[in-house]
Amino acid sequence: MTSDDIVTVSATETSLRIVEGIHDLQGAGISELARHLDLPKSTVHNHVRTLYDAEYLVTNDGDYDLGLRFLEFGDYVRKYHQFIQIGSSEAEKLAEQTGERVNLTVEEHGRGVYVFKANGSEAVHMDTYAGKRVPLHATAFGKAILSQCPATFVDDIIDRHGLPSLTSQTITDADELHAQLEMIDEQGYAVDQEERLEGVSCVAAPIVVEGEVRSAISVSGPKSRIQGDALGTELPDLVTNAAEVVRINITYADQNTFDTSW
Amino acid sequence: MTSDDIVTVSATETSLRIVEGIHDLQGAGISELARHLDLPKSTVHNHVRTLYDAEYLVTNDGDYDLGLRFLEFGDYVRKYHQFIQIGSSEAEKLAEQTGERVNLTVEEHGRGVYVFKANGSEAVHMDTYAGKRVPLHATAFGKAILSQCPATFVDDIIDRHGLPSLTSQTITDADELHAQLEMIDEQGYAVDQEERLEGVSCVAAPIVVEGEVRSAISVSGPKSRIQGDALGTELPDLVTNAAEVVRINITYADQNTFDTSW
DNA sequence: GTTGGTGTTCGGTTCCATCGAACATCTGTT
DNA sequence: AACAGATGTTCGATGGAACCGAACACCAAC
Repeated sequence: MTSDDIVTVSATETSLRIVEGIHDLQGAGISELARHLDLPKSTVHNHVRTLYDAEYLVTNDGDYDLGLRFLEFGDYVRKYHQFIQIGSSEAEKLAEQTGERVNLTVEEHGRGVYVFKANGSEAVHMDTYAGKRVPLHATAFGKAILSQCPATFVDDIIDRHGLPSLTSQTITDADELHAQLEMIDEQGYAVDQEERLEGVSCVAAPIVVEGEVRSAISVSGPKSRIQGDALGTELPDLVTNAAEVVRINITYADQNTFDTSW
Repeated sequence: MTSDDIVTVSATETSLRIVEGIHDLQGAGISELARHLDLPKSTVHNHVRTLYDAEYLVTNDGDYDLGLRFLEFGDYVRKYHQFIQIGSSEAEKLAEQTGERVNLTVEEHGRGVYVFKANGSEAVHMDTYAGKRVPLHATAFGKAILSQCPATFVDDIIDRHGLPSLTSQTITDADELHAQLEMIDEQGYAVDQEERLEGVSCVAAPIVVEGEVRSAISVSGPKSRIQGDALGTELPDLVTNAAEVVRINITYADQNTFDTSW
């Protein structure tokens, strides 16, 4: 923590903390931010001024908030992941078929990130939004992704992030995780029964394409609906089929690199 | 330029330049970035390392690129502008009716920013994308927005950004601009005939709602189709009607503040 | 082996980010 | 009106760290 950040620019780190603070507080003033981040007002003021002058922030009657530059970069990143473009329509079909919430997800920095959601008619309200990061080992989609990774890769992630327990069902043992991953790899899909959130279960299938970011598609719903017969054949089939369709579409998509123009 | 940035954090400015550089180059390595930005390699390296450690960047076989954090913030900003949510369906209707390209746009930092696009069946390829910033005085939507602003506000913008000429048709005289804005305010819509791009003309109407960001909706197409009879009644009517619908929907939308959960 | 390209590490110097305190501004309260 | 308690802003001194060049390590290609 302290030994290896010798080469980092601490002023930048503070600026990033401020941006995140504004995001967390959904807009804030200087003093409010300073309190929230435990920084001197004047320091916050300097950073905010800098970010504002660079047009990364806007003011809304006194409060600062994130500006459209982030919209620009966000859309850029979305285009970067052609997986999102291609997978979204399939995700919506799957949401319609199952009636549940469907998510597209990817791995980044050893964590699971939600990037797209589609809600079926019965979909429950969830705490997931585009950009939300969660531990890979505690979700069906995370395990689905990990099942397609070399064991060393998995171990690296465990070293970096550990296996934090989120519910009583979370896998916290490395060996058990590896064993499950092997099973998941064989059967082609992963299940999460209240391993990240009490009362919520998921089924997910990996979408692995050469040269693409590791990703997955998952169905989430109340534990009462994701169990028994549904888990026997129905849901796994639907999810793995959807993943397969996306995988093929990505593989045979136009190979031209994404472009930013419309 | 040099006199008043005493209070800015220059390290942050370089970090932002690097982020923009990566965006411009659509991913880049350290040396490439250093050349592009005319900075020492080691400086770039430190900043990139910082941004990478903070998980704002990812690596793609050697090249650095923007990460999903920007997707998260981008979606946050999109939600912040409920105008986009509400206006998009109307924009798509308008695109269908006209067959042309329709844009939703807002003012930020004295410039016009595209935030949403919808393409009709005949829509021409354009250089506009979400986040693209252009001078307000050289576009129909910009003039539509300015027509609803106090004259002092317009003058402030002229002071800050000038009236740069983009084509031979661009308005470069402040008095002429003010005169046009008055006319636009009266008739309720603005026209741009090749003032920003050769061969492209636009019609736009402002969407002004108390307490909301200044915004507009516009139709763009080849000059050959945006002229004559179309400009007489058809297009202006369609555009102003669409703007009116959006305005009403925003005004009477649920007044609850936007929330980040789904 | 050599060349030219990467990314990385390493210190010295100097600049500037930091921080507390003082100042300014505004709101609402009594 | 004067005040109290917020806010945002400015200021200046100090020490830390951002910057930069140079040296290093690495890799690929000819």
